[in-house]
Amino acid sequence: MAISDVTNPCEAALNAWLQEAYAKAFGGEAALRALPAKDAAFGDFQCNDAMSLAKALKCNPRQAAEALLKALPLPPMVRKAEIAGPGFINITLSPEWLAEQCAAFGAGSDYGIPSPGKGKTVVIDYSSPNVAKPMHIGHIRSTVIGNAIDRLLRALGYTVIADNHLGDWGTQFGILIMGYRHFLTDADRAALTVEMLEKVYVKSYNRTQEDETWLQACRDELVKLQQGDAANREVWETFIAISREEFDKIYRRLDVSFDLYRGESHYQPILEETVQALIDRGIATPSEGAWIADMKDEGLQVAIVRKSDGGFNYTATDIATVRSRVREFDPARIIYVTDERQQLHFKQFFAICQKLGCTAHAALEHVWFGLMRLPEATFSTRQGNVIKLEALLNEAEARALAIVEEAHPDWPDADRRTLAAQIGIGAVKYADLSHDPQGMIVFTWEKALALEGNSGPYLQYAHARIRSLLDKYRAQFPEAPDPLAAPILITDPLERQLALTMLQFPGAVARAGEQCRPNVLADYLYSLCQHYSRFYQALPVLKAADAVRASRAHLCAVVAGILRRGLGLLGIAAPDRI
RNA sequence: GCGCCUGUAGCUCAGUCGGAUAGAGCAUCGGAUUUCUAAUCCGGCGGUCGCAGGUUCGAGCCCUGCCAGGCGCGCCA
Repeated sequence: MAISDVTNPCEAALNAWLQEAYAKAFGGEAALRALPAKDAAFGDFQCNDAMSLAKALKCNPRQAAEALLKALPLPPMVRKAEIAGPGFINITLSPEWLAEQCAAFGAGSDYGIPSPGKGKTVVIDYSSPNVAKPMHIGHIRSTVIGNAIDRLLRALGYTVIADNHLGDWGTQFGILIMGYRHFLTDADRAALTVEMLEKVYVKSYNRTQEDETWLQACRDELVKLQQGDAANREVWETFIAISREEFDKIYRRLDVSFDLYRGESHYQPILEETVQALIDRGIATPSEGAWIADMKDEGLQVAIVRKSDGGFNYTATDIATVRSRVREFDPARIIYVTDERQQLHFKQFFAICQKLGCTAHAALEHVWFGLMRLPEATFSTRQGNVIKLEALLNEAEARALAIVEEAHPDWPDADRRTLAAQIGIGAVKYADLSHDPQGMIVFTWEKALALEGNSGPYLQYAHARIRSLLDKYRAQFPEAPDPLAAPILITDPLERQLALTMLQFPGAVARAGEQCRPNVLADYLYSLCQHYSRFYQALPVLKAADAVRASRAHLCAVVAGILRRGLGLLGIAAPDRI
């Protein structure tokens, strides 16, 4: 049974009732389940199980449904239960009971988010940019999706270790060191930037293609670095420091933080013994001068674990990383968030880890996402159509700022900039998080920076409107109790829909986290806002009669709380004023 | 050639375990503000769920084949 079943108090109660009815009517147990009604016209919840049940019981589906309903008297929480169509059971709740559930929900802890991860550690490996290269639009998905999963799993009770597995080791550093030494002035080196490093790398790389001596010199510098040559080591550390500074600027703007920044270099000391372990177990065998793992039995192609020149590749590094993480953290799960192109690699090295038995009880999971592309082409350095991440964020903030300045000419500039950043970044993140990760994203500025419709700012706006409304409520009715303490009255269908939607929050969080699909939560929050906006448009709060006013303020307060919490789980700010 | 993924409205996308009349946003057309923030709300238009079979009481969802596109397939990560 899925977690979402037990997170919605209404569903939990209805399931229990249906299952008791089943036991009474037919004996034994069955996993009967009430689901939110597909159409409000049917009621609040529906149960579709009579149809499949009928087959096992060898009877007519409608009769099965009738037998279920007749087995027990209608519980007080249910106002109406009727059979429709081939055997759907449509359930309408008693408004009083629903109101009680909502009141308890708002007053309860953390909006009912369950803790399936309690006592479990999960290592999540995301973002992982390469040193000496600026982050570009291709990095946004791993960073934003990975961070949302990070936040979701923490909310679900996991002890999360977010590790940024930087690309800080490999053949490119020989090329880079040569470029750094020969193409930069002292002044350049004093004011070094990642952008300069990238240019120097390209220049040096191009020269390796036509100059054999240069190529050999690059190799020599790499060997020296790997052997711990002090001078090269120092330069390499400079590259990392400069890069980290650049990355951290972006991460600050994105409100992303990591527990660890262990690059590939961190695992260098244990590569030798890792590959030796593979050889000792007979998992790795020599072939054409290299060491390979043959995985025909797993239906996979061979993977190289040590190159014929003696060097180690990323398969070896990744295996060593798993061993290291298992020893140090003993995680229940290790999650990698990377693009789809690496699926084969992960299958291979997961299989090797299994064979090696180095995973202990850790489940290795590859959460892959589709590449981002332009409507007319894929992004590629060669075509020169790559958008730098910094430029994207700047553009997002600039567009938001234009609107904020127009809306609030009287605000201090600093406040407007802060708000514009929250909105612009929120728009960019939401554009990504509202899609199923496992699909390609077609990038358009229009979509990424959308401020209307199904967008981050739509959610932020709904939240800000509620906060403003609640402030007015407190100002106008200073003697009124805390909105969360007021009894809820559910009379209008819009209130009912809103209440029913609120209760689905913990299920959405659980499903989004456990399935590593933040879009499940994004979709939920959007739907909640749609229901709220309809409610807000049609039903007055401040001008309603006392009891109704207090009740509606209560609903507003819970929605605002859910929005703030939900947006927080996606890493999106929830400003109080827009 | 083999493997993974994708194909749903003009465009971008949702679609819990297989359930009732397939939903949003954008675009477009038309409405709503003496009333709590119009970054909002309501309505119209718009569909052979790539194609063809199959399983099922019931298929966008499961199975088979085909078509189209993306990505990957031994020393880059």
